[in-house]
Amino acid sequence: MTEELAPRLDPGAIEPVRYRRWMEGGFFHVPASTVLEDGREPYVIVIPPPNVTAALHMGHGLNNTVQDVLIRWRRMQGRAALWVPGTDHAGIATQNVVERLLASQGFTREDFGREKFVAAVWDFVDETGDRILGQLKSIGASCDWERTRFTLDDDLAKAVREVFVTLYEKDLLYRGEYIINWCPRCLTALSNEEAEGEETEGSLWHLRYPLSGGVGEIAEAAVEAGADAIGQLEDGRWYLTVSTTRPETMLGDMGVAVSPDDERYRGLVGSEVLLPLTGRTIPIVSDDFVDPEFGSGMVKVTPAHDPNDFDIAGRAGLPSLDIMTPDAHISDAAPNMFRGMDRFEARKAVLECLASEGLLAGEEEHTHSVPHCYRCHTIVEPRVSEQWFVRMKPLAEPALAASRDGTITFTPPHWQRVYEHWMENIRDWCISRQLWWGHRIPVWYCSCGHQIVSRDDPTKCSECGSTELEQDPDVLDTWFSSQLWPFSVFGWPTETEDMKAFYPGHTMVTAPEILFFWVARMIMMGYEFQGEPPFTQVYLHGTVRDMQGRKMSKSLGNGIDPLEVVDSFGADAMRYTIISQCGVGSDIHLDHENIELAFSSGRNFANKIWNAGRFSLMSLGDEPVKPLAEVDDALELEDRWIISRVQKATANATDGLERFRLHEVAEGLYHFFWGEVCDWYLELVKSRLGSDADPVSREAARSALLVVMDSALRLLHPIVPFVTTELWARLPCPAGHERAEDLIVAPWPTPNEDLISEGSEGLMTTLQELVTEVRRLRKEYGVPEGRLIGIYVSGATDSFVTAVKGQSAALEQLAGIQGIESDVRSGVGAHGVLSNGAELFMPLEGVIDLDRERERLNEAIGRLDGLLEGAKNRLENEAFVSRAPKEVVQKEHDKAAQLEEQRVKLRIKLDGLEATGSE
RNA sequence: GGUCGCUUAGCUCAGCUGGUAGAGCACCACGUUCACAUCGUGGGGGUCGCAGGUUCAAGUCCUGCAGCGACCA
Repeated sequence: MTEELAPRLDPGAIEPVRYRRWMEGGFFHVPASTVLEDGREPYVIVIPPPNVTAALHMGHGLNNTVQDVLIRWRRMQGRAALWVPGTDHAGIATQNVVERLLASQGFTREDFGREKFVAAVWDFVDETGDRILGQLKSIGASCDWERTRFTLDDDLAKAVREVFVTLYEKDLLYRGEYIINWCPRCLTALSNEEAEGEETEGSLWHLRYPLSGGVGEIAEAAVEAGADAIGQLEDGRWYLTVSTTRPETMLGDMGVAVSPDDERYRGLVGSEVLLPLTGRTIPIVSDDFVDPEFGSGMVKVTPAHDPNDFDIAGRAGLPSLDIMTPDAHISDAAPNMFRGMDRFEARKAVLECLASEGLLAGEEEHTHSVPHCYRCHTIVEPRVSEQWFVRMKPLAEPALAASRDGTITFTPPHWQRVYEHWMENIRDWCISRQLWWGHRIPVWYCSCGHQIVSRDDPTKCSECGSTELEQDPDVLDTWFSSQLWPFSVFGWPTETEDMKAFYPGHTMVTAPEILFFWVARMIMMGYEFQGEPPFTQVYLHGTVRDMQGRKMSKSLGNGIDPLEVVDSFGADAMRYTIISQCGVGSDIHLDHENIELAFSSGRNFANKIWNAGRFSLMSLGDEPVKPLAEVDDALELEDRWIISRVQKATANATDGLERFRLHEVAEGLYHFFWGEVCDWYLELVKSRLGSDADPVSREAARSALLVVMDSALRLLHPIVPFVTTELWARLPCPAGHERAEDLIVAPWPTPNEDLISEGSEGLMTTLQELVTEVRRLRKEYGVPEGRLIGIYVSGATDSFVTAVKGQSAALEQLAGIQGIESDVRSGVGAHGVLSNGAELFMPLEGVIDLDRERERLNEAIGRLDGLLEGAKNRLENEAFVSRAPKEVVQKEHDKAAQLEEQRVKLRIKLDGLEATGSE
């Protein structure tokens, strides 16, 4: 305890050691028996599993610091606080990474074949998969590492199978041919959520399709009815106009649709159009989907390449024609001259051909949303394809109700509406992916045509007995397995003790980006398979951005490496900095060009804690410290004040944590610790802690100081765990008290109403005001820092004057005051009136500038006048007096009286000065 | 196009249920008496986007406008 502590906090020297001790102490591990046998109330968070290929970035830093703060706080509250860590196999992303690796060696996955390729991915994942979890340790994440899971673990694969088969059996999962989002680079289907729309400045082209012969009269009638999209080509043929942003798809057009309500085109329905460039003839149909107001009111129908057209074709009985290959080149289904062209080449070629035939009516700028693959950013091609889908509507019902009835809450609350809107408009989910890395779809096809959906791999066909079975080659969307994470990590579908103890969990901490991908689906699966939601609090934090507001990213090079921050300034510094900016609903801005500046508040604060702790430890020394109750009689004003403040800081911190107002917690504790404990309390008790101080007062001060530091370190621990633990471990324990093994499991403080002392707080506030006023006056008149001066305090309550006199030693240190008299004194000097009415006089002969002093007092009176006028105006306003609540009016009266008193006293002082005249 | 959010000190943002504005950083001045210069003390700096309205009272509630952003189509 007496060992020397370095005057500067050295995080590198303490953090890894502390983390190792927590691990060795088993503080992170929560066995099911803690809940089931010991009866501890659980608190469970499952980590949003980072991608196995990921390395820690600031987004993870934020996400996991938040979770750790919550977990550490609940653990200290005595809950069985379990934080389950793990990683996600991230199908497309991981496969892409490994494919790129192979490509650099000149191979494709086809060169390897499925089995060898998957083995290669496993090798890669075995090597790098846990890297990010290891990195989380360096920021202090107190996960139960014994429970680390991976979404492809055998146990979790069992859960996936169980869910797939059950959903199939309940007819909530089906296979069918529909339009899906296809990534031509990843060569797989994507869900709607995985195709990210991006505003793009493109073109809208208007194409002319000649009408078949014999419709001249109808066409003419249409033109007369106002159909300006109908016209005559130079050769006399009639044409209609359709518009498109993707002209190449016209090669797959199977019809043209108009609204059934559109009078202009009514006559044309049923007639035919000669589809240019293809020699095909396609019909004109009517469909409600078509908006007569939009464009020409005529829509080309490409069933194989557009979701709306697919639906129209279904209703109109049009066949579909897929004119593209999987890698988005024009297929053999299209005319010869376009075959093999890339879709964008084909776009140009089609336009050129149409133009040369006089069939291109024009092009206009058109900003529209173009879907991109969320993994590789290639433009997604809507394409008809046979895939597996989950029927979402029935699953969404309980998940929607849970939000509406408040079972599940969102922070910030506006996400509730976003969630509900998505749930209300939910569409079926395409879950099959044409990848090799992932959970293989548990469906087998027999040559007899039978399809087997099974929990166990079948050996023969249940229909014909054949052993010639082929498993579906596709794997499942990664999110299909991550949506089971809140229970698959506990061993479900096996009935485990863990399931009994830890499901349902409590809080989900994540980013809004994956609200639909993941959070919503976890909730649906929770209801469907457990009858209960996986958590009831959804806390969505912001995004980490640079100073220009850009999202941090590798490609922009504006990222900050959390490990670098930890190495340079410590995890505590990073954690505090992040949490103190973590306002509900707001993003976090960090300067990547000046990391030292960006994290200075955290670094400085951690160092401040360190030094306050260092001072306290030195002051407390090795002698035993008495419990507070034993020294009660000897407690001084500052002791009672700070202990009262501790109660309020405790209440505020707890309340803030409960409401996820983390930045308020961080900033509140910062203020409490730095602005009250360090700036005032430590300064005030200093004089009582020395070896020459009065022994009784010293004992009381030591007891109070210990209580303050002990509470403060506990309160600060969730945010800055390392420095607090390091200090707390050295803090003595009051005689007769039981000591927790480590701060990490020390009980979270609870406010004690009996220790709140409004009287002490009021006195202290005025004492602080006195000190500040004296300091200000000293600066104002340039009194040298070291020069001690006497002051006269009068005209206030006796208790205040007594309190001031009782603080003589502290006041000497704080404001260079030596000698406090309670006489009324005036003359050459500086004057002040405190808000409680106490008059202050500082004789400053030889230093004071009387003109300046008069000016200063005039300014002060002017300020008071302004405030008084406001107050008086309000009090003279009958409407205010009669309609405002009584307390408000009374408060205004008190304020006015107080201001008036101060003003009168200052006026008298000023008049005195006027009488003195110039020097 | 629809929905939602934001606009407060040079910068990043607090200000939750209305009672005349706060923090951190930055800036200026002074200061190394031993917890801390990653510090201390003092100081300057805002007609709370604009225009209306409700109210005794509006940064705080309502409407419109402008700018920015997010999500969904």
